[in-house]
Amino acid sequence: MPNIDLEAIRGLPLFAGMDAANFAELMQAAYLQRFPPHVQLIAEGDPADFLYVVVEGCVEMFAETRGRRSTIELTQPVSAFIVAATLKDAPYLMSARTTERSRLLLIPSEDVRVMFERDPGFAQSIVYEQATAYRSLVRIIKNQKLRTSIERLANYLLRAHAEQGANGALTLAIDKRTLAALLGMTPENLSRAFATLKPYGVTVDGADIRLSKLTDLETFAKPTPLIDARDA
Amino acid sequence: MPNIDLEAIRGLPLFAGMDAANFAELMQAAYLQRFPPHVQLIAEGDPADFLYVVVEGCVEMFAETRGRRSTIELTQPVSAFIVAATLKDAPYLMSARTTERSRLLLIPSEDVRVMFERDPGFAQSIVYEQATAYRSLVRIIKNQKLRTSIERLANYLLRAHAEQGANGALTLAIDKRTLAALLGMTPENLSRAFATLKPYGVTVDGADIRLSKLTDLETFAKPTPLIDARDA
DNA sequence: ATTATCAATTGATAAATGTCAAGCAGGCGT
DNA sequence: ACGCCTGCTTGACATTTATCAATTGATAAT
Repeated sequence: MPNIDLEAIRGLPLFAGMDAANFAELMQAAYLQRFPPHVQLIAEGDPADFLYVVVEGCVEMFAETRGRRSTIELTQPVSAFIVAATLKDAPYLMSARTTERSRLLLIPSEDVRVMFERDPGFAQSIVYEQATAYRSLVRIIKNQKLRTSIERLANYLLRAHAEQGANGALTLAIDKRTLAALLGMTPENLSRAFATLKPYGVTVDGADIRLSKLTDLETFAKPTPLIDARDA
Repeated sequence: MPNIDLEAIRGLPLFAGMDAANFAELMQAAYLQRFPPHVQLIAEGDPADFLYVVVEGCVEMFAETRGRRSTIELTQPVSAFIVAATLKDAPYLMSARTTERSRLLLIPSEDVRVMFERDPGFAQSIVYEQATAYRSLVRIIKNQKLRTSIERLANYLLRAHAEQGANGALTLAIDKRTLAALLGMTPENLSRAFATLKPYGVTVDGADIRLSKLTDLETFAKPTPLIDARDA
């Protein structure tokens, strides 16, 4: 495994508190693998054989029932997913697929659990990771249940805008279909939502978005750290 | 603090792996307190001063923005809530209030964090607790996004029915207002949802519900362990 | 250059859910 | 018993969101 990736993985909060020797041992058991776009990695209900780390690319966590489909979150580098199922040795509750070409680290769940029992520092790191992940889900629920689809879009745009330098423009990192799924609406509705935001200075040109009336948009979106911030 | 309660708390997964002396010390710092119904315990945004354990009664976790209000989950005995905020020393993301007369254990967050650093067994127990809590939220999201309100009600009834002995009848433990909030709909809609389920053998008399066509209801509700089961 | 393909948009319509207002019934105190 | 609150229900209507169908526009393949 290239050293530069090892460094990035080592830098994850999840592994921060881990003993160096244990970390090396855990990485011995792991695979770094490339995947093309739109490959399903895991299916809900499957036993949790691996813990995954997104090193590069993007992974969509989603769920399905009765033909309906819902995106729950996107996992971007560098972070782990399905930690909970791995630790509990329980079936995955979500499916996962790549949205683009991605490189993933696969660590056998068994090794993670062994190390978790052996290394108290690792256990502590996992606690922080899990606490962060939990809070992120709370935010997702609040975003979904307390806001209309248009408000969700507006707040998403403001967040992306801030992350990309807050210079009045932003570029969507994912295609609009995926964005619609992430925001919990249909692609048709996303188009209409963009149109609805036009009076608030939102202009769309493909993946490029301009926000020309930022204060108006903020007045409309009413972002709040209790939903839109990211935990440290 | 009465011994019987201490035993129940000690039996919580959260404290299972903890050293006995450490547990005793942590309990020294804790308060056991009674609260009347409908008392707001914490407000979202507040600093996480205490970890709470519901010993008796019921606590509703909810969130508000712009006058809208949404119940996220109900916490019933004996379990802890807002573990994540406590551990991260971060503001609560949810508000909490009692729905009935309740007895709660309050443990100062600072003591929890100190103990978490000191006692690896406690840290491990917290991991399991957090993993379970995380998976519970995933289920809540799936329930909310993949099902209509009527389906949510049908599955709720089936779950309550199973928990109460599966004898063709069940009694709602919470008033219909709270139930509506929990299922993510208005009280008016809940009434209509009950009416819609009549053809599937659901008869309502106040808080008493009879399910006379269980297989029909199951066919309609299509419960799945990936949403409706509870983690061990 | 032409066609095939697919994402994105638009329009028309339907379904799900929320809102407002009124009415009903049971429990409670007087 | 009486009135009165409170929670629940019902009806009429508005809003939000989804669905279906058709069209556009860009990109890639022939």
